[in-house]
Formats: sequence, C-alpha cells, structure tokens
Amino acid sequence: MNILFFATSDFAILPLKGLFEKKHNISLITKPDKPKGRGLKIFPNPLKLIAESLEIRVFQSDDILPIISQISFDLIVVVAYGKILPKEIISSYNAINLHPSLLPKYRGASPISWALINQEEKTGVTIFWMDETMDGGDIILQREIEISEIDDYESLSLRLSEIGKDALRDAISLIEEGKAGRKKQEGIPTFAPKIKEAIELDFREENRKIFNLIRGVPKDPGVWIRLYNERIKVLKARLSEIEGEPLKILGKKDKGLIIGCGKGSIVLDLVQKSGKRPISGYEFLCGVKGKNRDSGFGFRRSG
RNA sequence: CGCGGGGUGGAGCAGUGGUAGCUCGUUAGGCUCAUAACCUAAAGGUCGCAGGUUCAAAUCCUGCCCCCGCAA
Repeated sequence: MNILFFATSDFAILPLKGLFEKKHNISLITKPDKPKGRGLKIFPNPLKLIAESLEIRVFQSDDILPIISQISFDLIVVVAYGKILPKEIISSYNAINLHPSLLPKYRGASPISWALINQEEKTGVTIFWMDETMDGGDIILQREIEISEIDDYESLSLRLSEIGKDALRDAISLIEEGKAGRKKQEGIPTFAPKIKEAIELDFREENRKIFNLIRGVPKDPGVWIRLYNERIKVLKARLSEIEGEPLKILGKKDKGLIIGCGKGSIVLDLVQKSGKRPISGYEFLCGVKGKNRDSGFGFRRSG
C-alpha cells in the first residue's frame, strides 16, 4: 500500500519501522527542523534520520498541500505529528491516526502523561479514522495494556509505541482487506492538554499524588522542588510509607533520599540542580551538608 | 550571536590573591544501641587545558575543551 506518513516525535519511530517491514511504500512528512535547545541550534529530526536510513522519501515543510498534490498514495497515516492537518486534506482522503490512549479518554497532545498523573490502571492505543474533530473519529481498533507501579513516562511511551506498531499494522491489513470497521467512540471524552511548563511539586500533598506527577510528566519540561533555596529537578522517585513532615529529610534508602509528604513520603532517587548533572539523592545530601554546615539545617546529629 | 550556571582528592560541594577545606565514601582501629546521623586515626588533590598579570593565582586577564539549567 502507498502510505503518506505524518509524524514528528520519537513515538512514531517504531510504528514507522513496522510499516516499512511490511513492505509498504512510505513517504514521510515531518515538521521542519527548528532552532531549539541551548544556543538555539538546529538539531536534526531523529525520525527524519531514520527514514532516510531506510531510504524512505522525506518531505519537511509546514506547507503540505503542494507536497500532497505531487505524491500518489492510498492512505494517510498520522502518528504524533504535532500539528493539526488541514480540513481539506482530511475530508478528501482516507486518513487514520494512531493515538496512545483508549479513546474517547485523553484526547489531545499528552495522553500518556495524563494517564499516569491520574493513576489509571490501564491505557492503550486507538487507531481511528480521522475527521474534523480532535481525536474524535470512528474507531478501527483498540489495544489495552496495564499500567504498572513502576511505569513512568518513558517506559509507558515505549510500551505504547510497541503495541501501537502492531495495532497500526493490523489496522492497515484490515483496510487492505476491506474489513476495517467504523465504530463510534463511546463514553465521555476527556482531554489531555500538553504540559508546557515545569511543575513545582507541593510536598504538602499526598505522596501518591506527587509520585504520579514525577512519573507522568516528561523530562522536558519536568518537575522540580525547592530545597535549600535551590531549584532541584526531580528525575526519578519511588513511594515510601515512612511518615514525617513535608519536605523534611527522613532518611536514606539505597542511594535515595526519603522526603516527607503531606501523607507518606517519597524516595528521591535521581535529582538535578540547575546547571549540574543528575545525581542521586544521597549525593545531593553530601553537598548540602557542607554548604549548610552552620546554618542549622536538619542533618546534624540530634544526639 | 536567546538568557544563565558549572568543571577543586572516589562522590557531592565550600573556598574570589598569601601554607587546599567540608560532608560522604574508602582503609585501619574502638564501641556495639544505632532507619543518612557513635568515636578515633590514616590514605587520597599537577584546583578542566594552555598562555598572561603578580613577590605570590583554585582565586585576576585572554584563548580553548567539556558538562548542564532556563527559555523558545
């Protein structure tokens, strides 16, 4: 099948490879490389690099209408493209979308994060026919997976990307065989807006709630706390049942630091100060001790 | 030229011109009650690299390399 593949983020890498392995004839349309990061340099789009290594045709432009008119294809496939497709395209061609949630739950840009933040027990992927609504089209198929205690944004993204790859291949097979259905979305839609800014954690909250934010928000933009007047990014953490005052250091577990919450506590396994590389909670404590040696912070022996 | 922080013994940090320190770890010993938090002692550093200023530089100046936070 001749497929016009719209995708931009890493989430689409496996699905793209999956279609390639199925010998589909693919053309990739991806967003242009823009200056980003420190120094505003231009970094190559990883998806583009992979497509090029597979000798897939790549088109990079925001102005897609002229591109489409010069390509012949049977189906549009959209996976984490990062832009809304023009209505005239959706209404003129068959277009399907791979979305990492069990629609109609978590329509929008950050379904994986919000499933974790809201402590869902399961999530999944949906392949649906695109229409003018946002993620509201009729469903071809869905696949479910369980969310585990140790899942974080990265691990869940990877797993969803893996089953998304299979689901997409199966959906396209169904379309080729003329067996692809159109099932209306059932249930109350919920929305998963993009998380644009780093989130400051409030340790007066219950540990569970804090933990869900730490695991659910992607590293960019990430979550942080203020400790000893420094902005500390929290990269990895676990739940702990030890009780204590919010933000108080209660102990050490492995290399992590146990911090009290409004209820229960959290083990900070990996943190990062501004301008520094990531370190364990324990390493963080070593430096703090030196700096606050005389300022009465709570690491001194209580006798 | 988007804004900014940093490279100091194994780890995390302090130290802004005059004998290189802290916490942890390590090693040896003591004690044995110790959620990270007992006591004593020891080992361990060409202070990112190269030049310069100075009687004297981790500390000031110049160039280079490397790491990172924010913002977009």
